[in-house]
Amino acid sequence: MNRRPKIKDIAAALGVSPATVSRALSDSELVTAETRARIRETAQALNYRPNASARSLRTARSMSVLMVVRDVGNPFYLDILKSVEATARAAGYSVLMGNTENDPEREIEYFDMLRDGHADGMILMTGKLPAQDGSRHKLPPNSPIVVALEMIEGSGFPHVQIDNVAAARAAVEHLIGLGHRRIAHISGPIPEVMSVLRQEGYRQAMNAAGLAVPAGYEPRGDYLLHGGAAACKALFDLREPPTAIFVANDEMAFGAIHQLRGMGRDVPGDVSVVGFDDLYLSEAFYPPLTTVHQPRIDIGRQAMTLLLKMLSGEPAPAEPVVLPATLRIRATSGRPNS
Amino acid sequence: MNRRPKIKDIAAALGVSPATVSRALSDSELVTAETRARIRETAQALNYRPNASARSLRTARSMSVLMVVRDVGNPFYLDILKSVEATARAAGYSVLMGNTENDPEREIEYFDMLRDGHADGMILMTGKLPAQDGSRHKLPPNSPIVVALEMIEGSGFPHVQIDNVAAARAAVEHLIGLGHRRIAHISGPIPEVMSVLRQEGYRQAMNAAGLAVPAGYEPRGDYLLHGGAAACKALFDLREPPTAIFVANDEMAFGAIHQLRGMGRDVPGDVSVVGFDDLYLSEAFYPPLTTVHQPRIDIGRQAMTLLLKMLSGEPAPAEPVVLPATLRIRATSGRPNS
DNA sequence: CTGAAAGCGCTAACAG
DNA sequence: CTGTTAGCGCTTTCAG
Repeated sequence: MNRRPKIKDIAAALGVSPATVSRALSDSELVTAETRARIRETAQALNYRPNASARSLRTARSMSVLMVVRDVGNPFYLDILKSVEATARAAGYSVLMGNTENDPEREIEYFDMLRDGHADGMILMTGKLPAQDGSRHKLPPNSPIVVALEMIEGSGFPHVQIDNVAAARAAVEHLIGLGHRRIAHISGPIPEVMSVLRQEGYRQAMNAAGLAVPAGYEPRGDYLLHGGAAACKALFDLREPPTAIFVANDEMAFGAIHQLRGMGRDVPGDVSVVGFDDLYLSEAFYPPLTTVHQPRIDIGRQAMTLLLKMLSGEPAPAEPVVLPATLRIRATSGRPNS
Repeated sequence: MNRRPKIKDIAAALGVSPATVSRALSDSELVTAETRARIRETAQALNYRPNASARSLRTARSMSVLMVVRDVGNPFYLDILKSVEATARAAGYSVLMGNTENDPEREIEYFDMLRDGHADGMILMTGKLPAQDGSRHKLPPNSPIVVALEMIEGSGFPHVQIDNVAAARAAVEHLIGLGHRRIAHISGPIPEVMSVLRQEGYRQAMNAAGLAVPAGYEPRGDYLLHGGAAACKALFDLREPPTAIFVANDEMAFGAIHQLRGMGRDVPGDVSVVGFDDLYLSEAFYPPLTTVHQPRIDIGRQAMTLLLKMLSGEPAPAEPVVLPATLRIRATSGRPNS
């Protein structure tokens, strides 16, 4: 015989029942330590592995979770993925990758994977729920979903996040503290919650310091390299360009610095730049980027830990888990030279 | 009733047999277009989704593939993951993430997921097979596994890769062409195949140009930022430091450039640096990094395409698929100044 | 402590 | 074209 062995084969080989084998393999106390050992041995000898689908069907759990992001290609998610995977693995779960690219179709597909038992739970980092058109695609009430990074207001799902407003405010306060008064903000795609929050932090800091936000000082970006460069260019086409820029993420900050260099402006000599995220390589960048550090490892771990709790029946916390984000002052921010 | 509807429910609601429903939902020609439509409708109305485990058990396919890497945290894999996911999705497959961190235990676990039907196939990018100790963990002969990026000689699995030797040689020839004669190489962890190949390319180019490789000119790195910096430092502790360095990957190249800057050496004024990989951000780096571009999107797509073919029963190609890697000359390489 | 039997939800022969 | 039947491999009552 050359097919994959099943429980029955082990049972037959030992003259016991399949039930006993099943119990022995899941370390049930109901089986003599001795028979358990014997069963283990032959299972090993036969190179046995329990069939995953059969087990899933029977137990109604897939032992997989789904991690859904807007763009798997974004390096921002790396550490989160890593810690989610590690935490999941430690609990016996596998991680399925979901990539929506803002496509509503796909968003629905990933939610469907939850309903059809492909995955037992989901960590959602896209900042949105699929359109709940009538009864279709309706999720069962207590779905094991954790929202991380982004937030979905009124969704009722537990959240793991940072305080974007406070972090942005701290970044701008740092620039103000250095003596800057003409501070611009390159934002994310504005209707999106996260972009709005970071902009809000910028405005709060400016307001609190009695500084004006001149027209054109809040160009909108797209969180991408090129968008940062373009927004930066727009700023320096203004009659009164800023002496400092708070950029809504590191990638755009890189683009902006690139652009400044191209225009012959020194960073931080002529213009200070502060980013947001503290990407891998932001420190190795030249000059090392001053930015807001997001505790990605923690975010991933906490989100997965929360999900695991929900999967084991614990109630989800009503309050969002808010992790500290801290400003990392490096070399792209300095005093204004005028 | 409030439980998830099953095929039986739809069948009952319409007074047809479960078999017909199953057929209709998989668009079988064996069902009248009309009944098919009716079935579709009620399925939708009932918000029906087929149970994934039941289907998997019956069809003996999980519709998932496993992508296994050494370190999910490495940005190098991003584009590959992205294109693997896209290609898989288009064919109806989901992607499970595997992260070994060079842990033999984990390597085995991921292989086991193949055997237990958790995944139907695997894209392996770790450069090694788990130890085949006797009969245990032995894979069935024609396992649907594609090796990408790295190579596992004699494994018999199809490969998707670049020509590391030729690419490295081209990088070094570029430096030679610029007039450099004292060219060093910061290698990867040397017993590993990929590191050896890139070193081999370096040596071939040096040899062909009649250039010596002085003692200490091939410090070993670890593919990490810090390792690149350390190796670079070692080079400049030599009596005759190089005027150019070919570094086995971009991350170490960043580290090396960082180190050079710290030692007050200009890149490329004093020292030229060429990397390998063309990471996301290598172009945005300052100065933009001259490096070997790896066609990651293609690698991912081709690997997944190959895997899909194997999964549908086509024979695997005996010859490795070799994709072109091209040198991207940017701003970290220039003529020597002496 | 162990065995017999049922059934998770689906698909695929096989008959009609 | 449709229905009946069996069974994928496992776990879990329920009896003993």
